[in-house]
Amino acid sequence: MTDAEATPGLATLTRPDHAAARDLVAAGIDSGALVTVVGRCTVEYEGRAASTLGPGERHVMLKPDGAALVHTDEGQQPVNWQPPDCDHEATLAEDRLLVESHRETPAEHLRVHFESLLHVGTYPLTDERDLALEGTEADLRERILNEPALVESGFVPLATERQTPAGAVDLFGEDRDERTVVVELKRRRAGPDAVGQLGRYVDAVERDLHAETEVRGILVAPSVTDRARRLLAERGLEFVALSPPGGRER
Amino acid sequence: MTDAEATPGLATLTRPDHAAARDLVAAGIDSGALVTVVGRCTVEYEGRAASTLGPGERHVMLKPDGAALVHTDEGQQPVNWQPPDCDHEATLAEDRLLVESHRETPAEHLRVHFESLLHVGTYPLTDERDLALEGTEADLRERILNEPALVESGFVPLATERQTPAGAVDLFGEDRDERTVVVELKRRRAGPDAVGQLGRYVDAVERDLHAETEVRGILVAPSVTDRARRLLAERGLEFVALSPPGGRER
DNA sequence: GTATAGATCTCGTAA
DNA sequence: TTACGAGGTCTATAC
Repeated sequence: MTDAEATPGLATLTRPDHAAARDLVAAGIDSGALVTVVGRCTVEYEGRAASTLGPGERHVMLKPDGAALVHTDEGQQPVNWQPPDCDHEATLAEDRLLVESHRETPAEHLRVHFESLLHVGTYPLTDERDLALEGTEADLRERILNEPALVESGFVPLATERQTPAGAVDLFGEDRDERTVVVELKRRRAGPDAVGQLGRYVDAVERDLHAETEVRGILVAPSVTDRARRLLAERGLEFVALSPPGGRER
Repeated sequence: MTDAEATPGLATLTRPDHAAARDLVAAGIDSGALVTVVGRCTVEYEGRAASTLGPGERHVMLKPDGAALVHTDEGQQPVNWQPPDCDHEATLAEDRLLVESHRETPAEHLRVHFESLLHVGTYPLTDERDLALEGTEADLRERILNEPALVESGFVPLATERQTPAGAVDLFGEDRDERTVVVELKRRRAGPDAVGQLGRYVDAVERDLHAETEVRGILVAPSVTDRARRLLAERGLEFVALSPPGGRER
């Protein structure tokens, strides 16, 4: 262990033997540290799907909340993983480090067999986790509530997340002629799925109110794809171009 | 550097000073290594959206393909990140390590300001990345192509990924009475979106063939939600329960 | 490059 | 627990 006194729980081993690695990984898991293992390994997964991964050098991260990540040198996404709330375990199998992570409901199991080890580390991390994010769909909704005319002159918002038999409507209101308006919000360019959502909500509200007057449906997004625009036209739905504040997306 | 001769490019520093950390991170980026920095930091992001993250201890990974990940002690997903093909940079700002990652199209910038450092590592990784995965939607499709009666007796598949004005149909064929059948596949329990997809494809095929006879639409999935089942009924669409091979999902 | 949909999606929230 | 939809989704594939 390096500098253990300066930061209790912080420990690293470079090119350790498998037994020493097993001991450190197990200690790190027990102590609630974030544990990393870098080395040549194979990976097996079985659960919602099943996979095998042949030998290669990878970076394995075990989080104290039970998440596990296997990263190769490429890609933003891990090549294999386990979600939070799994149980991690480090053992020796045929004198080699074996890292496993398991959960029930659904039953899922991840096994990482190490052939050789470049590095093992245990890092006791504390974090307040107070990410402040802007440019979301919620920000777009606030923008409209502050200035409803951005949708159209005379638009009056009456409710957000209004429940219908088809789900919650992002924004529900009336136009200047008191016609019911259902608004679906997207923080980025909208495709066919967004039109499908809006259509379901409009149908559900029409049925719910068994309205005499037509219910209008408006998709609010920075832009729409051609196919989405065609689908909107087919269903008599409308589009208003509007971006959330904060981002650079247009 | 530890054991540099045994594995060229492998280097680690525990509780380094910021200048030494900057040099090692920069060298790791230049050499095409996977670089990790663990320490107390703040994070700023601006691009498709914008975010700030106050001080906390995190694990930062810089991949040689240009991806960057900032992980806290919780969650499967990184709290901040950059996708592959970004340019990484390590500098000193007011004598503290500053790690940045940037790309154009869309313009996105990530800044990690370190207050203190627990560990820095550079790991030269090679990987063939030959993940063999089963239990996917493609496997479900193969299962049906091998035994079309799993959909229904007399079903004849004619094409996969058949193009329509509404997009590609997962599976296209005929029933025993030579009626056109459009099949939408889902590897797991299907919800309202899946019904919307199937409906769009059925509409598009009906229009495309301006068929005299009705076009049937069948959703094939392990199960459906109640709301999806209702939507299927409303649109005269059908459901067949079938799971992909390989997984444990039911 | 854009568009479309899959994913062991993950994640939060509401019923 | 399940369902539903957002996400800086990411990723692969077709256009």
